[in-house]
Amino acid sequence: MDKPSFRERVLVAREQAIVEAANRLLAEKGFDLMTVDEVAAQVGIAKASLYKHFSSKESLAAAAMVRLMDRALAFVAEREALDPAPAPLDQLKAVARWSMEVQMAGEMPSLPAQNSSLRAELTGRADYLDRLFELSDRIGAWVEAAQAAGALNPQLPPEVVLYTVYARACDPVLAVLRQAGSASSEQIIDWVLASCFDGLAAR
Amino acid sequence: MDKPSFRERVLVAREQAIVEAANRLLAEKGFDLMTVDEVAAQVGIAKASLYKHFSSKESLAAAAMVRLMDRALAFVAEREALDPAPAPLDQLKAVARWSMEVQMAGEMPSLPAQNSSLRAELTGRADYLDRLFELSDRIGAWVEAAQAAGALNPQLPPEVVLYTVYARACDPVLAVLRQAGSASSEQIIDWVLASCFDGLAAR
DNA sequence: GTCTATAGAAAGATAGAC
DNA sequence: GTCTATCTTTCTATAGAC
Repeated sequence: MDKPSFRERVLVAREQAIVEAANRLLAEKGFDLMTVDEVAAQVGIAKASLYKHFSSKESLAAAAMVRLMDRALAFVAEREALDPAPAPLDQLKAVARWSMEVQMAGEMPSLPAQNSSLRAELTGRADYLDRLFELSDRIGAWVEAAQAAGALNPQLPPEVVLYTVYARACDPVLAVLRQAGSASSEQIIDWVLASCFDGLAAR
Repeated sequence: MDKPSFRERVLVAREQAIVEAANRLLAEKGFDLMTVDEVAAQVGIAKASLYKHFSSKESLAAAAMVRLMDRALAFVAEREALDPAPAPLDQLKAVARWSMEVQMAGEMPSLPAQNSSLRAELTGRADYLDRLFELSDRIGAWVEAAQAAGALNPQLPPEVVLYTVYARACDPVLAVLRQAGSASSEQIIDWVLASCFDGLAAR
């Protein structure tokens, strides 16, 4: 590992700025409505310069997803390092809460599941898939542990629990409640978290 | 009310065919990726002819939403007419199940919440808003009744319950589980319904 | 690598004949 | 009202100078 030169560090910093701008715009407008012009404008460079760093709009979105996975993996690692270790069910609640906080902060990129060119890019990128699989492994371990401890609804298979936790990241209820305007972001997240883990029905 | 002429009935039937095609394509690809050309092609008419019926892509999507609201109101009316009347909580479960069935059947139009021209069209159309408010009133009445009966999680305000039920219509967990391929649509819906009302945590 | 300028393609919307 | 043909705009992507 050579020490990176000044030039290289500037380059990396610029790429980070591009990805962060893309991430914000993906959260705000979604993939289809985000334009590469806007991203370049936010970074303060020309569109042609952006295309020297990322070969397509899809690869730019994929880079934003890789960054999101890295943030998620870092959060999970933090939680795994806690001593004493929290109960697995609490770990699941924590990661669900974290993803909702990211969404509420306007930092959760929203990609249409239907867009095939985007799907092709994501499923063809090992850096993204590796992170996604590792994240699923780690959260999946919490699911199994919680199930073994009898803390999870025994009706539900592990994948259902995993995907339901993932889905909090794009839960539209957050935005609707915020637009209604009668509660704080924290209160809204508490409500959605309670409905997710405790259910709508009385206990 | 004059009896509609043959010509008029043909016209109405054609508009229905257009809206149904748009509805399917909205479900399949979403608003941004659906093209007016495709809709026209599916109906078997020229794009210019479609624009004689609907003044814009947005108004076409709005017509699909009005149709969806009518279907939902019809379902709710059916459930209200049952004798003996089901428990309010079961009514809520029934409408959540219905909306998931519509999604699984590929008939749930998916509109991006972020698109402002589309939002402007929807919030400017009394025919859509009237139906949405009426639907919310009726389902809201079930929520209140269920709450009064002590059947709902007392932590949650009524709007949270209402929006959480609505959100099942676009729950991405359904599509992910179906793509995983290991369960029937009916089984998947049962799981998601259980996680929604009973929660992920054990009782 | 960054810029300006532009090519190329897609899609919403319309003109005008019938 | 329906068609073919076209306009217009928007956006992705690239060419070519520096």
